[in-house]
Amino acid sequence: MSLKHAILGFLSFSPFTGYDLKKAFDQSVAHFWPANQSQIYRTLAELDTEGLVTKEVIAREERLDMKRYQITEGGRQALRQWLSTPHPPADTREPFLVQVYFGGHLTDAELLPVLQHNLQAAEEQLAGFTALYQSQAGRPNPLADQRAVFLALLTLEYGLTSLRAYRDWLAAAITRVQAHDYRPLDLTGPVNGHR
Amino acid sequence: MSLKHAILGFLSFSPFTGYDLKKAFDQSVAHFWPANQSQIYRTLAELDTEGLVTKEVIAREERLDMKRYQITEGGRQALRQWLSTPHPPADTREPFLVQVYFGGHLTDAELLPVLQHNLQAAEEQLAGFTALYQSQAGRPNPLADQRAVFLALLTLEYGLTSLRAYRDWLAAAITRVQAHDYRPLDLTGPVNGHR
DNA sequence: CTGTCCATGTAAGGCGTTACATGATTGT
DNA sequence: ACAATCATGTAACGCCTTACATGGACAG
Repeated sequence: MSLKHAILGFLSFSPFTGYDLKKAFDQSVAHFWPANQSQIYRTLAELDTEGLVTKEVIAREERLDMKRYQITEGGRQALRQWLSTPHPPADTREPFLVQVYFGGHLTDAELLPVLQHNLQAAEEQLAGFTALYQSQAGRPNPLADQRAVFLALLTLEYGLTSLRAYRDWLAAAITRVQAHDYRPLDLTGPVNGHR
Repeated sequence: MSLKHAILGFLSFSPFTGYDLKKAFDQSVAHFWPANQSQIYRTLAELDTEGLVTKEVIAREERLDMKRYQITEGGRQALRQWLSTPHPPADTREPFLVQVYFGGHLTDAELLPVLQHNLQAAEEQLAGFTALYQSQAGRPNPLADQRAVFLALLTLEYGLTSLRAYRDWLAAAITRVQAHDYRPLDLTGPVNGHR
């Protein structure tokens, strides 16, 4: 279960409240592991009963107690263990591709808006990722562990390259649909960068 | 709910039993919308109560009845309606990227095997996709609807291009980790195909 | 005669989502 | 004065997964 280990990952940097963890997720790993609030609170409680984290209860009169979680030595071990073991990929579900697959039922006038809608969404997301990447890459911090920073940034790089591939594929698809060019690609050509 | 519409999509081609639908999924849309057996049977029952499909019961003495499902006119309408409306992307969850993000906790000797494991898996999947694409593209059927065939094949093309991007990113990442080269990419360079 | 294929389902559990609820503090 | 932020949680539901169960037909 990756959510547990992602939480342990954040707690390995510093103690967090559930609320702050939610923000940390949204600002860093949400594009490959979104987590919602109620899920985080439940999972923290589980990690606590498993002894992988401890909680420090901060009483606040008239309001719910605030709880700051810390990782335990067992938690660190579980994290390292999980990090160094290969895990099967979670399978992806893309409603948009289902639409394309059965797109034969639609006319061009019905299909193209759907394709264009997705293209625009991809362009926007790509612009956001690019800006984010550049702002992150533009402030090298000599105090930080360069390698750890690099690895974290690598996941954003993945988002960028896969989004670009998606956008390019989709833009080409739109052109082909518009031109009624239904020929398959020639994979033996120069597109195939392998070997 | 895409599963319902994917099932309707298959039933729009011909009647199916639950069993045959499972095979159809595995052979075509599984890489972007996997479906398992019990899910399919349950969803067929729901579609039936909603009046989007009808079932023809084929009694087989001593065994459970066989049921062959057909799409209704209402089902066709629901399908077309769903196909022509944009849908928000289902969010992705990639345990591997969580591992990379928190990879700072691992040594090169621990991290590299994980990266290489995933690279090899990607290479294998890519080889499978490439072979599949070529076999599909290599048998043009003049009887079929060229456009519909093209659109279905387009989803496989997406799988290919995104897998290639993934593989290339991962291969480069491995090289950089091995070289201790932790510099970020320069996105203003020639890699950025946009504009 | 053992295993795989055909073909149906049920049961239980896990993970994730949405909506609701509380109540002080800070910003416009 | 009103909204957003801080900070916690609960309840209910939905979708998907895993495991189990049945039983004939057919292939090696």
